[in-house]
Amino acid sequence: MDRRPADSDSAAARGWTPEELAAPLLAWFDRHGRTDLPWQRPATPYRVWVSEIMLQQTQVAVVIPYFDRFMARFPTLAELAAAPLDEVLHLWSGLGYYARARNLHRAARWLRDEQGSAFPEDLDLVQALPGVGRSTAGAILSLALGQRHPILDGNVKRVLARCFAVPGWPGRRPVLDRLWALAEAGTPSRRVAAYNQGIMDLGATVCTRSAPACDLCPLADRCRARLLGQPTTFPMPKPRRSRPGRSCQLLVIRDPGGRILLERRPPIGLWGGLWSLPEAEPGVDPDLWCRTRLGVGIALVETGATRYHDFSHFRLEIRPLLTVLRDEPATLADDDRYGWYDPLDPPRLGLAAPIARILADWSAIRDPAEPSVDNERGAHR
DNA sequence: AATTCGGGGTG
DNA sequence: CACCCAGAATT
Repeated sequence: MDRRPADSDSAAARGWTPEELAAPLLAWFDRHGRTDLPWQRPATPYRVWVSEIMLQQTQVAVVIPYFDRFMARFPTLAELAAAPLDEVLHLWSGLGYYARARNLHRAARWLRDEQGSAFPEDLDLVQALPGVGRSTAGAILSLALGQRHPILDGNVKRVLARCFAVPGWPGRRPVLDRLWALAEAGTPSRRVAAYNQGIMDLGATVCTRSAPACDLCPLADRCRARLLGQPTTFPMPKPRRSRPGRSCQLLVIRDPGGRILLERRPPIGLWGGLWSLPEAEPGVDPDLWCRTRLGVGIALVETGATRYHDFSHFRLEIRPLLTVLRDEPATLADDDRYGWYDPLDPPRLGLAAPIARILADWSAIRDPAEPSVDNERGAHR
């Protein structure tokens, strides 16, 4: 009666083998793939490297303006290596995962000192760079030099997990190993750059997390997740957990000139290497804390509106305290750790997003002795 | 093997 | 608001 051709049914039932993905993916890429991304013109190892680091856990649309500013300032590996870390972090401010910027800078200096600023072309050497794992190393060498290496970013994981109906959460080792095996088997020996870019583009534009456009997908007719009728149930999401809360007091300490005291955070950990405001544990008296830690006395002017900043694993409650120096002159010996932020001449350094917001809000008040009437400024954004 | 980074986009 | 995004380092 109304039966479809037998070979079509059996092909669908058989699904894809990994080796069969390349042909339809490459044909799709030639028509719909992205070829005008900033790091694709030209796709040198240095530029692809920087882009891949920026793109780790960060969406393409967010990265593009950061990448353009970064390349305008650091067009070559040598110029990146010669720059001070603070300036690299400055161009990274707002992008998050600041360890990426510190690793990038450290790797640039290592490449300058040990490799004459020549980017390595061996997978193991690239993967040995700080901040570069297996997927990023494969992406650099395949996209820039056409070497045959698989990649496994979030897009590729999603496409493969759906295509082959891989059960489980990719954060678990057996699941991840299976996805890597599929990625390896699917990577062709010819046109590797187009294949890797194509499977990422497919995941980004067609095989999306929610509401995938299966009717536009070149793999849809034999996609196991789709044949099961549940394309969005793959890959399995991360098991969720409740987020604990933390609290801190951030001190906005102003000198008579209206400058605000900054403190550099330790190089590792939260907001590592970025400049922040002096932080006192909740409940600690700010004046006593300053006398003990900084050797200066302060006077509280007013309490700012409580702010909240969400991280993936906890929520931070920030209580800003606007204070002024009680004594002068302020002799802060350790000027490597402390610095003054002049709102009229902002220094170029790395600031975490909530810190930048607080500085922007409180900088607007010119005279600390006469705070603005609306002391709730910036509380609602 | 499980946790830890961060800010923004999105439904 | 909750989840996710061109992952890697750390413990």
